[in-house]
Amino acid sequence: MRVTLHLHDTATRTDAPFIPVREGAVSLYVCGPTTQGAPHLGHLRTFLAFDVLVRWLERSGYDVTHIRNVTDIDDKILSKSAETGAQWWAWSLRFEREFQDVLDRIGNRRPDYEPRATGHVPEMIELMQLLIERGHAYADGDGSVYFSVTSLPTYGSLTKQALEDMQDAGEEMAPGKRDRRDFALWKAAKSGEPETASWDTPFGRGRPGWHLECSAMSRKYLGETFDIHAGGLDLRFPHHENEQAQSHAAGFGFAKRWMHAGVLTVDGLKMGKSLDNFVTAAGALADHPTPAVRLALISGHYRATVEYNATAMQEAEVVWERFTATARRAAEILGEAPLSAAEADLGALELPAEFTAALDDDLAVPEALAVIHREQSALNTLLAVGGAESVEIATGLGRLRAMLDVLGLDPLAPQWASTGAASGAEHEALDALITTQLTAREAARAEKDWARADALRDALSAAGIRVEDGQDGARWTLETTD
RNA sequence: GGUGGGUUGGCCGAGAGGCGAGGCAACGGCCUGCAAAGCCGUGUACACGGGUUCGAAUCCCGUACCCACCUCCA
Repeated sequence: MRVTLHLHDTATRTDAPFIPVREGAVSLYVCGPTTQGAPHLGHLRTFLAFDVLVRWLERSGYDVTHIRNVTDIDDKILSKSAETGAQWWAWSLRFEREFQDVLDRIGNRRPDYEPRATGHVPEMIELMQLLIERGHAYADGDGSVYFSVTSLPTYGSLTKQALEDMQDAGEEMAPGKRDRRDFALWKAAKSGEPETASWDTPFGRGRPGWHLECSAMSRKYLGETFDIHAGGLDLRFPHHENEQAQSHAAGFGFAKRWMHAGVLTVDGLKMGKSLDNFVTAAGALADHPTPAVRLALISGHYRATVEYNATAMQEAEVVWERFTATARRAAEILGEAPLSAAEADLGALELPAEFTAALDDDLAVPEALAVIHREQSALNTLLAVGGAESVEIATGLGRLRAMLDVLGLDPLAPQWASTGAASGAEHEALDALITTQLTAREAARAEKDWARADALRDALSAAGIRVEDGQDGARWTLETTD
């Protein structure tokens, strides 16, 4: 456990104290999605991991500039849209919207800006010119521009791979390439591709290569040297290696630190379309309560592999229900309508030292959760004892919520209010009906007519309403089924 | 072939030379008319074989197995 924030750097494979370029501020670039298809659990895993990072940085007092790009043009976008007869740009925007929707639903903070590749062609041309001038890139005269990997002695340093060890792709080498391992900065327009999918450049007509956009956009929005570059572990090579090569070759300081989120597996294997284990984000959210999905995907350490399966989800659902049950019971006893996160000003509440220490230690969420569970038990004990000072309860509830809020899981947040409970007028109507039943049951119990009392409880239970007898009478909750 | 990560109790999952993280499940107890919820308790785990050490899950050597990347991937 450390006193100050330490974050693992995947470039050096060490944990080091986090010292930003500009004091009090953090510049963060997260590799965003290629909008070629529906968002899946792997995307969620990665963006959730860095959402926790953003929340913790902000909670620690940093002014975070969070940029996440959208790769809105690439080979697959063109081929898939062509197959269905859609315009590539409409195809792309459709999935960009799906990503936004699903990330909003799961409680991710929105980045400060989400630049699109197609909106930054001038910046990419400028960068290519710079690389050609400096002898690190060449145009093939046919519309394509390549980066010369042998021109940069440090190429391969991010992933510690030697050029000569790199496996031969085996595919036919593009005619304009000088070295098989050179990668495209810019891809020449091909016949048959839509007019709208290419742009004029001094090197010919074409479209952005995948790697170039991130170098151009991170420079534009975060500057030539910035604090953290993040993304999924599977992007380390070739994408991040190539980005770094481009930016370093151009003379930029580029990312001071690299953070990579572990992959998501299903049945022990990385989820992917080729295997039969592909789960879309929408599918997972349809099958499980949204906060439980969020909890399941962040409960392991962000650098570890996270396994998605029925057992893991069931456990996450149980844990989430316990969080909400405790928070709601405490709020009920306090006799106030649960305050929203903003009203309660959770960000101003002090966090337990062990919790802070855990997150400061390279975002040790599993340890942070252990602290949360301890806090929850303590609060449950207070609630069970009865007659506890409401100040104590309020303090405990505040601490619990403040910690969970850092993980985006405050059980009383309006965002999660619809989970497992009706609200507003609906809730009042339901409460009136159920209260009638509970009153009848109370009468039966007073007469020790257990058969009738149990029959009433069973009837409610069959309707998905769980009845719990407490010292202050019975309370009811809806079974979480969404 | 190259580069990394991993193997912890029934399951999940932290830790990283001595002190049993935590969760889920199970079992026992308290509470309860019975339940539910909650609380308390129970489990002595670290792939295997050697070694170092007063002491090893943790360090060293070796072995086995799993996973990821080296082609598009979050």
